[in-house]
Amino acid sequence: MDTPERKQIGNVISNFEDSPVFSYINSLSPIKPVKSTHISQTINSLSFSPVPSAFTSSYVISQKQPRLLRRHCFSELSKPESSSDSGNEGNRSVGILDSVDVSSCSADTQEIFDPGSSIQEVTIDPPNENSELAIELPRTMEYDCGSPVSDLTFHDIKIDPVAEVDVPSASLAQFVQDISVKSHHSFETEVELVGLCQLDQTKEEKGCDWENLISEASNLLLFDSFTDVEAPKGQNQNAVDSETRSFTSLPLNLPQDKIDDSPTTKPIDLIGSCEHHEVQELSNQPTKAAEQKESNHTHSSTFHGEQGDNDPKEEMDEKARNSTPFSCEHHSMRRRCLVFEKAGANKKSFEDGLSSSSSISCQSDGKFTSDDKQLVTFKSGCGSSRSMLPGIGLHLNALAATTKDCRVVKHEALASGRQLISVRSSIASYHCLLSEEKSLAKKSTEAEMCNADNEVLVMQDTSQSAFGVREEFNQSSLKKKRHANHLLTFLAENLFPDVRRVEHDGENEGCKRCNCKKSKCLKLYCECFAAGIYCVEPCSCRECFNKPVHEDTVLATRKQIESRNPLAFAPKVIRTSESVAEIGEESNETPASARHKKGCNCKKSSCLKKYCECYQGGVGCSISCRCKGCKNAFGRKDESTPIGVEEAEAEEEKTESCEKKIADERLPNNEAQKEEEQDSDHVLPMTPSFQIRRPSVQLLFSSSGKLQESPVLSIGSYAQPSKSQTLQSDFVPPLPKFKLHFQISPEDEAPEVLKGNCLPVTGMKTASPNSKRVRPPHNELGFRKSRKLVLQSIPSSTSLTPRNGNNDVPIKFK
DNA sequence: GAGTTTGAAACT
DNA sequence: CAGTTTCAAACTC
Repeated sequence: MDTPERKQIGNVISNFEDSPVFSYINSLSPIKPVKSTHISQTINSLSFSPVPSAFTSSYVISQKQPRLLRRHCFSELSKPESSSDSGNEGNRSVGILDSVDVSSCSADTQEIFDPGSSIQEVTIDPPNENSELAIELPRTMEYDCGSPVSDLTFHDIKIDPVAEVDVPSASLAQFVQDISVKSHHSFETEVELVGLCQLDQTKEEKGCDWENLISEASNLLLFDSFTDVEAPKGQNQNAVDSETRSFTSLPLNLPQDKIDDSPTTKPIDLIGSCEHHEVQELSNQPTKAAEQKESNHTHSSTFHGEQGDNDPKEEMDEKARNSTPFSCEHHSMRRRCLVFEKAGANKKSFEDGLSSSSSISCQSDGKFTSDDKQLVTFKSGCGSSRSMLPGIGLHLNALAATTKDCRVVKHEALASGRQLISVRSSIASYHCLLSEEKSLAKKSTEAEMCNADNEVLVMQDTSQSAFGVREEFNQSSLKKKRHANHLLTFLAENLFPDVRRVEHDGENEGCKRCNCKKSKCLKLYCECFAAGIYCVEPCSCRECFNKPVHEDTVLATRKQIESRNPLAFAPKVIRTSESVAEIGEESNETPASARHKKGCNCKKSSCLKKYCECYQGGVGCSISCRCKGCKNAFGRKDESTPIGVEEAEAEEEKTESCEKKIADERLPNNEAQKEEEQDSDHVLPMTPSFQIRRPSVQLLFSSSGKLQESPVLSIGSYAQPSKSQTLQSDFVPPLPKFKLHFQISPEDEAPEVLKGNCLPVTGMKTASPNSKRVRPPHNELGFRKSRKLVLQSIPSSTSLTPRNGNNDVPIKFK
C-alpha cells in the first residue's frame, strides 16, 4: 500500500523537478533515466521489495509451508536489520527487511544444515533493490533446506553474498543490541514498524493461543504422528517457542509480516527464531542475553519435544537452565539442524506436505484457520497414507479397514496415542509386504513406521518396539525408506490387495500364531498365511513354508489360491461402504456397518462363538450368511436384513417356520422372527441392533475400565486376528465392534472428539443408536454418521483413491 | 496340554 | 454347485 503511494509521490516530485529542466534534459539525453533511476531505486527498494516480497512470500507459503516457517525465522532475523534500516530510512527498511529476511532465512537454513556455515550468507541477499530476487533465492534455499542436498546450493549461493553480509551483520548487531534492551520498542519508533508490530503481536497472540492449545492437547504426539519426526519438531518448537517467540519474534516478525503479507509466516518464526539466535550469536556475539535465553528456551524446548513428548515440563526446566550460554544454544541448534535434516529427508518423501502443514499450522495460529485445516487434512492425509498400510491384516481383513479408520482418528486425535497403535499395525503390515524382512528387521522397520505415525502406538503393541522406534526414528535414511515403502505399499495395496496381508504380517508376526501341521502354512487354513503374514517363532507350525525364505513358494501358492478365488485374501469382513460396493445391499443391512464378505455357515455354534467368522470378526450376520439358529451378538442375520432383503430372509426363515415369514414381512425389524426363531432370543436383547450394540457397549466399557487395554486391544484386535491366542481370553467380538464404532464415528463427525475419547465415545454413540436398528431409510443419525464414516474409512482402507481424495482436499486448501 | 468340536477351506 | 474331506482354530476339560 505504502509503496504505491510513495511511488506516486516520488513520481510527482520528479515530474516537478523535471518539468522545467526535464524537457531540456530529455533533449540532452540519458540524464533523465538517471534521475528516474535514482528515484526508482528508493521506490524500488520500498515499493518493489515489499509488495513482491509479500506476494512471493505468500506464494511461497502457499506452495510450501516449510518456507513459511523459515521465513519466520528470517523475519525475526530481519527485524534487527529492519530496525536499523528504519533508522536509516523507513521506506528502505521495508525493502531491506525483505531482503534481510530472505538472507536471514538462507542463513538459518544454512545453519540448520550446516551449523558451521556462517550467518553471513544471510546478509548476502539483502541487496535492497533486488530484494525480490534475494527473497526468491532464499526461498529456494529454504525449499532446498528441506532436503539435505539443498545445503550445497545454499553454500554456493551464500558464497557470493558473503562480502555483502558484513554490512548487514553490523546493522544486525546494532539491532540486536537494541532488541536486547527491547528491540521491539526500537522498531516501534517507526510508524510502519509499529503497525507491523501490532499485527505481529496479534499474530503472536494467536500463535500463542494456538500453541497453548497444541500443548494442552499433546500437540507433539499429534504432530509426530502426522509428520513423523519433522512435523513434531516444528510443532514442538512452535509450541515451545510460542512463549519465547512472543518476546523475540514480535519486532522481527512484524516487518516480515508486512513484507510477506502472510500471517502464516509466524509459525515459521519459531524455527526461524532458533536459527536467528544462532545467526546472531555467530554474527553478533553481543546478542542480547534475553534473546539468548529465549533462543535457549526455544531450542531446549524443541529438543525436549523431539526427544520426549513432555514439552511443557521440559520447557520449564530448560527455561531454568536457559542461563546456560551459547554452548547450549548451539547444541540445541545443531540438534535442530539434525532434526530438520531428518525432517527434510522425510519431507521429500511424502511428508513434505505434512511437515509443511504442521509448520503452517503453527504459523497459522491466527490467520490460517484454513492452514490449520490443511494440517488436519494433512494429518488425515498422512493417516491415509498410513492407513493405506493398514490394509488388512489377518483373516478379518475388515479389521484392517477398521484399523485404518482408527489411524485416521488417532492422527487427528493426537492427544490419544492409542490411535497410533492402529496406525502402526497398518504400517507394520506394509512393512512386511514390502521388505518381508526378517523378524528383527521387520520389527525395527515396524518400529520406524510406528514412529512416523506415532511413537505412542508402540507403547501398546510393544514397548520395545517403541524404544527401537525412537532410535531408528533418528535415522533419516530409515524414514526415507519408510516413505518409499509406504508408497510402494500403497500402490501394492491398490493393485494387489493380497499384499496387504503380507504387510500385516509385520505387525501380526508377533500377534498371530498358527499351529498348522499338514498344510505347511501354505493354505488358508493357516491364519498367518491367510492374513498375508509370514510365520514367526511364536508359531508352532510344522514344515512351515510360510517364511521369507520360501517367499517364492508363498507367492506362487498365493497366486494359485487367488486364481481360484480372487478374494481369497481379501478381508473377510467388509464395512458397509465396502460391502455396498462389493456386495451391495448387504452392507446396508448390517447394523454394525460391517459384514462378513461371504457370510458364515454355522450350524451348531449359533454364531455365538469364534467358530463363526462373523462373530469372530465382530460383525453381525447378514443375508449372505447361511447360518442356522443365528444368535450373533453383533447382529442376527434376520435383524440385519434391510428392507429389501427382508423378503429373502423371510424366505429363509420360512424354512424354519412359515409364521416367522409372515411376521418378517410385516415387521421389517423381524423382531418377532428373531424371537420365534431363537428361543433364547428372548433372553437376548430384542432388537438385533440392540443385541449387537449391547455387547459392544459392554465390551467398550470393560475395555474403558481397563483403559489401555481396551483401546489397544480393540485396535490390536483387529490386528488381532493374528493374536487370537492372547486375546482369545478376551472377548474378541466386542473388540471388533468396538473398532468399527470407533472408526466410523470418528472420521465422519468429530475425529478429534473421538480421539479424545475415541473408544468409549464412539461405542456409546453407536450403542445408543443401535439400541434399535431402525431400517436403513430411517437410520438414526448415528448410523448415518457411521455410514458416512465408513465410506471415508473404506476408501482409505481398501482403495487408495478415497484417501487420495482426502489428501487432495488438503492440498486444494493449500 | 490333550482331546473334542466346529466350520472354513480344499477337494471331488 | 453340491457333497465330502481336510484342516486348524476354538473350545472344553
